[in-house]
Amino acid sequence: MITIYDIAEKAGVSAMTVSRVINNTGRISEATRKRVRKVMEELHYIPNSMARSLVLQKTKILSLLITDITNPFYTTLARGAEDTALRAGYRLLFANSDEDYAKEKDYVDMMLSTRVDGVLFAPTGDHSLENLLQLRKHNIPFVVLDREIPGIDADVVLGDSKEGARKLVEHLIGLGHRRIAMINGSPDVSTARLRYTGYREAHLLNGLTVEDSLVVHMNYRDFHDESALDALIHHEDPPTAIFAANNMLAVGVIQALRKRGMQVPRDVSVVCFDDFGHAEAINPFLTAAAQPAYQFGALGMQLLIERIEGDAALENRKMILPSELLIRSSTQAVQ
Amino acid sequence: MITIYDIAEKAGVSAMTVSRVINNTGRISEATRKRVRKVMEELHYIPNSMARSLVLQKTKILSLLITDITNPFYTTLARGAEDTALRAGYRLLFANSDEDYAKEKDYVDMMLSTRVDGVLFAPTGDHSLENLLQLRKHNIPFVVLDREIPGIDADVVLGDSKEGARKLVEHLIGLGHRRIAMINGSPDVSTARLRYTGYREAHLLNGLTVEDSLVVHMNYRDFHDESALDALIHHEDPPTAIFAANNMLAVGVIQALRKRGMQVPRDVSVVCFDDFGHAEAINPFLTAAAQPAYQFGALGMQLLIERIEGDAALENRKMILPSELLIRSSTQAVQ
DNA sequence: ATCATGTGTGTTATCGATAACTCAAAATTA
DNA sequence: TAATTTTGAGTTATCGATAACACACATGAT
Repeated sequence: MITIYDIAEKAGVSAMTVSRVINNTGRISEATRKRVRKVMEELHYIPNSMARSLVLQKTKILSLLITDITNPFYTTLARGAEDTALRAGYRLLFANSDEDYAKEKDYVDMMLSTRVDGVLFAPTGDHSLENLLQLRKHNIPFVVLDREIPGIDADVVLGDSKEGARKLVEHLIGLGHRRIAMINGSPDVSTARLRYTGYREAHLLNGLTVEDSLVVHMNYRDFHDESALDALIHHEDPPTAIFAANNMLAVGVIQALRKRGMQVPRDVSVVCFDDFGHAEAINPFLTAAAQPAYQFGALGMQLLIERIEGDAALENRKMILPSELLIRSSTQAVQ
Repeated sequence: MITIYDIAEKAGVSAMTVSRVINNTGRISEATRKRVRKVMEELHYIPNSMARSLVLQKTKILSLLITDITNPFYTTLARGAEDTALRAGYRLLFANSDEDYAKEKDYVDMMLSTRVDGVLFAPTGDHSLENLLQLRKHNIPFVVLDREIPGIDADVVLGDSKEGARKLVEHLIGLGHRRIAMINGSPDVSTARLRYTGYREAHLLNGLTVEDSLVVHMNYRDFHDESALDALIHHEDPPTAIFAANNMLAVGVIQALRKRGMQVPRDVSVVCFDDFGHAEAINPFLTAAAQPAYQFGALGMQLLIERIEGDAALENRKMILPSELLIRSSTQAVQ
């Protein structure tokens, strides 16, 4: 491996001079600068960022932790974060927790051991608090994404879950639905709580009562407990519509319904949070509250970089991004 | 930041002893081992992987370079690669080239400067040769993914593009289509060439002639040149079906068709390579040759790790994974 | 002519960890 | 009991880069 010492020797200067040429610091005569540059090219020198990080005490690496890399919401978000980080001269280390606290913890350990300069952190849930405190203990700046964590003061970028949920449920109510089930994420996740609140408000504002037997909780990542669906279907007064708290749950619900011979929207209408990107573009189907995923990433990354490079004593900021109601064909009026 | 020296001092031993405890090397008495462990926990010690990498000359970081992070094929592939890498004790650095050679080059420079132990490399096209040679020059092992690069000898994991294309086109022919257009990727990409070969073979095997005015090339990432579609539509003898060389192109084509008031499959049948994951599961639409994306990543990663840890003189391996024809509703018989 | 200032470069110590070597004390063997 | 081996450490050099300081020489001011 070529080091600055190899360059230095061949150019007949000291290693420090080479370092100065690389970093454009100190005073160097034009003649030696040129000579050093030439040798660097000849030997195809690439700086060793490990060595540099060790002495500079910063890595120029940021980390993006998301909870599901196969969810288009998060990959679009990742694009936003990536574009912003690269433009600002940082490298981006992706991490994917799969909604799994243990995996999240492992990734946090990696980040600590890699000494990343900052983390854009989409937590798996409230219990992520511990991982965030771990980052804070080691003085690693972070911005929380998508889900709010009680007990932590930090910059945070959120979607308007309550409002989005309210709009979705009011759309269903407007179509004549009166019995609307909700397949929610875990109550350990702030968005799940707020989406439930929105669901509830939509009912109350329209003179309907919320029936808790129609509300089911599960992991945001997949609809694994089909017995919950059976309970809804065989309810004495079954729902005519289902509000899935995110896109992955909608996928699971619709598949499970189909397995039971029920069609959407003929037998049940379905709405959900988050869009499906390209796929919905070609064959629009799911009525959804689409969040501005790219902006989530771009804005969060911008806040993070400001936090790292700017005044550390910056006040904490809380951004709430609106979602857009996209009415498509997974909903229809009650017959 | 807590270092082994802090631990050493507090435990009343030398730094070397701490290092030995951390790595389970050398001889340490049970008593001191326990004492050191205890201090490590008290101080919340996290090893500095930069320092370690510097002396060990390896980072335990692998890199996965994909060409489009918003394409479900690649994210599913990423999951396979991630699972395999983590299980083997490596960290994974994602990189996303956006089908852009310049971005790919930037990422390769990052990998070199990060001194990753190996790269799982989905190239943007034949010109990626230069970036691969750059890796090779610096002795970084890699496995090529999805697209073959003429001029480079390496482990490679590919899909069966020719066969998949043949099956798709024969499906169309079976439905009575005789004028089948192809929206292909760039001829600079091996899969595009092979998919064209498959398209051609399907024609020849069925007594049809290939008409080159029906074949259009563009970037795999998006269907940006809509004039090409206009030329097809206004062709004196227009196609009744379109074969899009990947899922992203299918998205673009179908959207552009809709803008022009044409419906799929009523006015034109559409088939493509690669699936859309979850989205297609809820609302099956695109007839596609689905590739085993997860396996691409898992298998590629396995080859890479074998290459890194095993016998360096291993012979190069070439794996070809079959695709599965999924007949859905974007195709119908000619009226 | 003398002193201060500026310019270009080199020397040494350091970041945090580990490899290679050393060595005293304890345990074993002859 | 003396010689040898084993055990459980410590010392020093090193990975590749940069910060802080040092310093020779040229230039300009007085």
